[in-house]
Amino acid sequence: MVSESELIGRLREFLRSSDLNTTTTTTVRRQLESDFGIDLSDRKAFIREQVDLFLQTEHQQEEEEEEGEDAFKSEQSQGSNSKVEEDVDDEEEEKPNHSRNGKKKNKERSNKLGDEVVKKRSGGFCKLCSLSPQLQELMGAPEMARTEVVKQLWAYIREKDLQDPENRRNIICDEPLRAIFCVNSINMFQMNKALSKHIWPLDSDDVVQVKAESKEKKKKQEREEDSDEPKRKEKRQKGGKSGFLAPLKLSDALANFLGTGESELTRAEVIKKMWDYIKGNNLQDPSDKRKILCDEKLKELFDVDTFNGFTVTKLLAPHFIKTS
DNA sequence: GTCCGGCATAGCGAGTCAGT
DNA sequence: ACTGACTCGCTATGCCGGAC
Repeated sequence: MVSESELIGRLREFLRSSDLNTTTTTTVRRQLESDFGIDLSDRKAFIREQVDLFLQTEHQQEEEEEEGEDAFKSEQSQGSNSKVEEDVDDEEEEKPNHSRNGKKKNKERSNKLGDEVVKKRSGGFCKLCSLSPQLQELMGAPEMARTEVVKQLWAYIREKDLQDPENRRNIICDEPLRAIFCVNSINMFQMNKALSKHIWPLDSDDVVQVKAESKEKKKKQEREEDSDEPKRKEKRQKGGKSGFLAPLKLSDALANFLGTGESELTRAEVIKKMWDYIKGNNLQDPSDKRKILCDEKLKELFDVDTFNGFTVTKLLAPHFIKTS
């Protein structure tokens, strides 16, 4: 049995030697599992907590170091605008604020686990992608992140003044844009959709091959689905469901809470109704949308004042009675 | 009445969460 | 493997409510 202190020690060692731009809690857990040869899937919360703690202490250390440096710099640059102030300004005015809220919103959101902050910068939208020849011509680069493409595209639109004066959400396409979107004008909201045809994954040297492979894979999947379909149909007809699709008897308290008169619902349906209720009553903490602030009805049902949105299934568990 | 800030809107893909 | 909701970045605009 591995002790917690051993786990913490190895975890910290691993984090210090890792690229935090790509490391996630799952990466950490897998590494520890491999190091100690044990299954840590039941220790996810613990690992997450320790990663948090590690990042917190690292951050504090950095701040202390910076404070030391700042004091040194301000001593050196007396009488003029110090570098320290410039740095702060730079951070606050990262760019002209065309969008009034987006940046702030994202800044607030990013104050979460360090692993989440960093991992998303390298994956998802920020993943480097290959561009179509038409898009390459406009962007002047063969590869770019989707977000960067959007940014540059808007810079181009503003530079050429291509927004429809009557409805500035519409973009009037010039020749290069027409070559990409194949229309004379396009709604800004449709632009991303149209763009996706010109942004390809970079996983392989040969994008065409990737596309062909994924097509083949999809076909295979469809074939498999087709062959399974009769079995699934039969299963559905028999009413055989499992997991989230299993119809569950609701506790009286939950049935009363939902107030629909139904005594049996699937887990997914209950969760959906629960979120509808939370949103309908504005019960999400504005500063952390995952945190739910219970009103009287919710307090009565769950017997807590607040809970994390992710734990809703856990809180609901005692209110489900399995039917045979 | 005007100004300002906050939020929603659309779309994309990958990943996370807890529990079954 | 699956559930539903959510986050991440990026953009401009419309609407709403609060402050002055």
